[in-house]
Amino acid sequence: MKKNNITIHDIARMLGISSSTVSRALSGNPRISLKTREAVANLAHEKGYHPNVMASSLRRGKTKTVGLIIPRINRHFFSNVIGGIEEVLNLSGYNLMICQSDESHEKEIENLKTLMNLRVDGIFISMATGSTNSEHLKNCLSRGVRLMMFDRVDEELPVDRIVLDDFEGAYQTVKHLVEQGYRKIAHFSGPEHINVYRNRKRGYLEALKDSGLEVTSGLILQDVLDREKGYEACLSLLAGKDVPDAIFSSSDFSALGALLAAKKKGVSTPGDLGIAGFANEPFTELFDPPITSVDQNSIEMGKTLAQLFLDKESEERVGSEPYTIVLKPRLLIRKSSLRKT
Amino acid sequence: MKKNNITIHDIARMLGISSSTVSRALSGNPRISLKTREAVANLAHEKGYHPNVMASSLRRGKTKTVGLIIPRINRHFFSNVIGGIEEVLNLSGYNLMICQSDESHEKEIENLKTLMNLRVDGIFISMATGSTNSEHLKNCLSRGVRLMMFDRVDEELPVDRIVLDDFEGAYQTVKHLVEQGYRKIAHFSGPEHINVYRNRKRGYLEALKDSGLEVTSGLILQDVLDREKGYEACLSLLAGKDVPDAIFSSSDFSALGALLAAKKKGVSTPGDLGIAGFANEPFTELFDPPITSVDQNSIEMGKTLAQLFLDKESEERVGSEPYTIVLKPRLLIRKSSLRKT
DNA sequence: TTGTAGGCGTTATCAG
DNA sequence: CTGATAACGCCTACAA
Repeated sequence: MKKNNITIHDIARMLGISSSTVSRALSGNPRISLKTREAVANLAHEKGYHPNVMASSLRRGKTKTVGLIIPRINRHFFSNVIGGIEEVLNLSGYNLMICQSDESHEKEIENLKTLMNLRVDGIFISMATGSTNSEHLKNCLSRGVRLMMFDRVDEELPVDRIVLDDFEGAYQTVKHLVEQGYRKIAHFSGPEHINVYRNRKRGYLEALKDSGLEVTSGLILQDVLDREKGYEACLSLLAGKDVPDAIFSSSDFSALGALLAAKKKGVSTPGDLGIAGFANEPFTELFDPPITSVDQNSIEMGKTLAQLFLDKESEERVGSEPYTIVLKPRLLIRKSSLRKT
Repeated sequence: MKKNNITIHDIARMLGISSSTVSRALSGNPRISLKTREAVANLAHEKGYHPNVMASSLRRGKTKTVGLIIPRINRHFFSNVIGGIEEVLNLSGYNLMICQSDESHEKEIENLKTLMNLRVDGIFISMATGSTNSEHLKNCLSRGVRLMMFDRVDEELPVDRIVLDDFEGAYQTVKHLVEQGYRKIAHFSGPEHINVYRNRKRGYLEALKDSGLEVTSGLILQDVLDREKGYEACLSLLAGKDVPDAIFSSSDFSALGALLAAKKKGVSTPGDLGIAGFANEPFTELFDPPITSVDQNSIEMGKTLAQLFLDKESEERVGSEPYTIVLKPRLLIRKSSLRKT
């Protein structure tokens, strides 16, 4: 940005009025005569006036910007959340500053610092897998930052939370597998310290229990979240002594890996091995067979997050109780888990 | 963000020195005694001092922020570009403000306005399909904004540009199809006003010509960029009078649609219908058969963009000639186009 | 090596 | 209805 940026003082000078009048006119203050307001608006438009957001933020102590920290933007879930947030936020003139933690604790701390320096009005975060503690978040809170968490949250922190009912999503999925006649259902899980994986596993266990099925520890595999791991895990399951007849994965990526591994081994899906994933990544419905998955209501999550932020922001309800909003998942049954017809 | 933000004045008062000394100490100015510098650094750390970026930007006329306007963040290509940009930019302490135009001209204008108000130091943009003219960009330029374009660029504007050699990518792909024995090659294209689609089509035409093949206008379909359109287009081609034996698509999504349509119709790929796409979306290598595609060197593009920006920024080479950097594509030959063995 | 003073562009307060 | 003035937090001549 070069120099010649026009300011309210320039406009004031040209119009022979004071800069405070210009400022008021620009903000639509009704105490300024219509004539003046129009004159200012016209000249501002003509000269291409762009208000200096920094000056205004500095003066008002509000940036009208919200920071977002997520592991990765190229996950279907997160890019949808972003869409939802922006849809609501932009209507109120807020901007969104997106930061990727890349699943790293250090980057997450870095992002947090950046956003604090920027003096954003609020920070939305979904934690990195690398973050096994929340010291950095507590730090923020003690500074009075308006922090809100979603999806991967710390369930202890006194902050607003928007989460999916992961337990329910998992429970329904496993129940569905059981209904389809699967009896030895394996589970791919993620790090124990992350609520979503913990809850999905709980749902899995509960569904097995309610179905009168035994839990086989060898069928529960930790940290199987990407395609490669899913592929390997499936191969080893198929070669092991406890061969499952279905897999419920906490991740669509590892579910896909499993599907590919099964195909490779000539194990048919859904006939010999039922498969279900989680997150409703776009590719799940395109494969042959299409993969059963759980939709996370991502756009809605983004909207809810932003709306709650705006509500609290306008109400000045500073010390109000933190909310926890739980959204419902939606099981999408596709061919990969349909054995009966 | 509540209030109690500590400032350099607070630190100055506590230490019994002046705020300018604190400012200098914080910026590592060697003219401040080591003792003072350490004292300041310690207290700042202890009290959790966070510099107010807006105040400093306002004062210096630099925000250390770059704006990015892209059609969609959830495209493999764009999220990789973002990764590349951030990798380079963050090292130099710059932030990236990401805006999605959603392929809409109006949103693009809106984004531009936002970024100008924010006084970002530079704007990187890849144009929306909805933008059929560049008036808004000229506007920016006349204001002295450092604008840089990539991928979908306006080839007339006097700005730095990083592009892929789309012509070459298309040419190689079609040549490859010809080598595989395909003779009636159809093409899915995008809007004519977008350079990348224009150039890909040129590459397609040139390759046909150089191979002594005729151009059949009925085999060139416009605006076939998403899965649905690709599906429909393929069906109509297969049902038409000029049935192609291969399709070169400007988009992986429509290539996928074509593959699914062919499968549906019992037309085998690559046997009866060779298929190649463009962009190397992750799903292309996962399908059965894996889809031949062209890698766009996206991370490199992001890095190059950011590096060029930084270079020019540091050299203060304000009026220097605009660069156009052309990156090489990489043809990834997969089963969908391999007929010979 | 450190302090003083002024200003970046806005807005809020207080006067008129 | 409008103007003067101060302040937001920081940086940087210029002085000492």
